[in-house]
Amino acid sequence: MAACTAMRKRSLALIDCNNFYVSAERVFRPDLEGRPVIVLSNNDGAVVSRSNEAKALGIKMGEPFFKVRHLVDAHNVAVFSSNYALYADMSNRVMSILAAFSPVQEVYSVDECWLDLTGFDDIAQRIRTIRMMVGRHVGIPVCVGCASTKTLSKLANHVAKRHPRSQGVFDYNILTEAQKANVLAHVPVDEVWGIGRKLTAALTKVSIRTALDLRDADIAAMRARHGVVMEKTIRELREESCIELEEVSPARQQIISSRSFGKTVTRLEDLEQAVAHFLTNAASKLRAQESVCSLLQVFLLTNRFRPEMPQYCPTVSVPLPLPTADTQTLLVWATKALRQMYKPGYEYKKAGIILGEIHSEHQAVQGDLFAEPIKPSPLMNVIDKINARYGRGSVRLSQDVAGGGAWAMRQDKKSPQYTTNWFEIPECKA
DNA sequence: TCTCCGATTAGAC
DNA sequence: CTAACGGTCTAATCGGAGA
Repeated sequence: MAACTAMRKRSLALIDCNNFYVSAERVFRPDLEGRPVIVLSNNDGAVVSRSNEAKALGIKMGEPFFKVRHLVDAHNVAVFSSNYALYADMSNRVMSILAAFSPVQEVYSVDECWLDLTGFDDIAQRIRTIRMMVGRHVGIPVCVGCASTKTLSKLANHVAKRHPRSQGVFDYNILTEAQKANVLAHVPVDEVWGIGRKLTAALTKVSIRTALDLRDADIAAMRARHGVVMEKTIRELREESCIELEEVSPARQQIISSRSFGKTVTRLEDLEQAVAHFLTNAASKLRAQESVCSLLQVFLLTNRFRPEMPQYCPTVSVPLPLPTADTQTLLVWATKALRQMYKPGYEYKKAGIILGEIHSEHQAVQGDLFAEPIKPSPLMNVIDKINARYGRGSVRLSQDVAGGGAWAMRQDKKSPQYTTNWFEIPECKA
């Protein structure tokens, strides 16, 4: 009970964009309505978003593109590379419209957010209006699920998506006990938030197949076997609130920047450029959250999908003498680490860096009460300001080569950045 | 035996 | 033509090292 605070019943609405990346592309390509559409991951490697028509063709989430190529060709599927600038901008538009419907909002991911609607007396109307307003002003279809806990509002959203009769909205709170049981009995346990592949397999073994089975399982036994997350999930299915809204996203404890290369890389020089690029991204994120880090890790990977090739996946950890967020300082260490682990003769497929032991720049160095707070470097300050004003990458360190050089990722099918770059709008091309 | 810490696992999107 | 399989993030848990 300590973990869970009993509260008066709340109304939490989970708003989730339907097939978000595909829907964002369709906003600018209305001709694709009704046609199967998919969006690919970095390097055009795997399918990460599918229209309903594409799902109906049997194209699965996360499948490598080359494995669905035959379906794409046979059914005239429209294919896009990921266009993150576009999706981020569309996401901001959706979130700011949603913010008008409640003073309490948690933006959970690029395509989902919670609104606390507790206390509003017109919930049924309100969630229909939310759906309509986002559709009208941004053109992205969303579904709304409402319930008293996060886990149940996720589930309610699933019901709203799945059942055409619901017209895209579903309020679990207004159901009778019998109706709730009926709804839960029709939701497979793997659709419950927090239940992934491994837990589904374990639960199936003990005949827990639906959300209702899970809700009514023995808490003590389930906690003993599967841990506290499982306990919270079960309690949340019972309408005991265990997972609170987080209106302000906590500072990252770790910042990773890494990427698979478009083609394998062997030269140290190219790896150095890639690492400089990753470090630039990561350090600017670190400064944006007003933090410094005391640990830097650099890693290299060969292609694990080619076991017949020689494999080499080294990592070097560098504990930093002073916490910092300065790109140049970090780059000196990263380059040193890279040279230390680099071996010629391997086909490297991926590299990356991790910034760890992150703390606020406003706090003195741990263990040294008299240390000065870490001042952000004036040069970094200027670079961040210019890049904020004129766009990411406007000013770069010389090591961070424009366009990505030898290791650039494949993105053959990217749509224009309609909303953030005039020069990519077809009518504005020179 | 206990505690700490890094590595691994599982999940989300 | 071939070969082709994503990127971050957190929390919990595991297992070895050292006290």
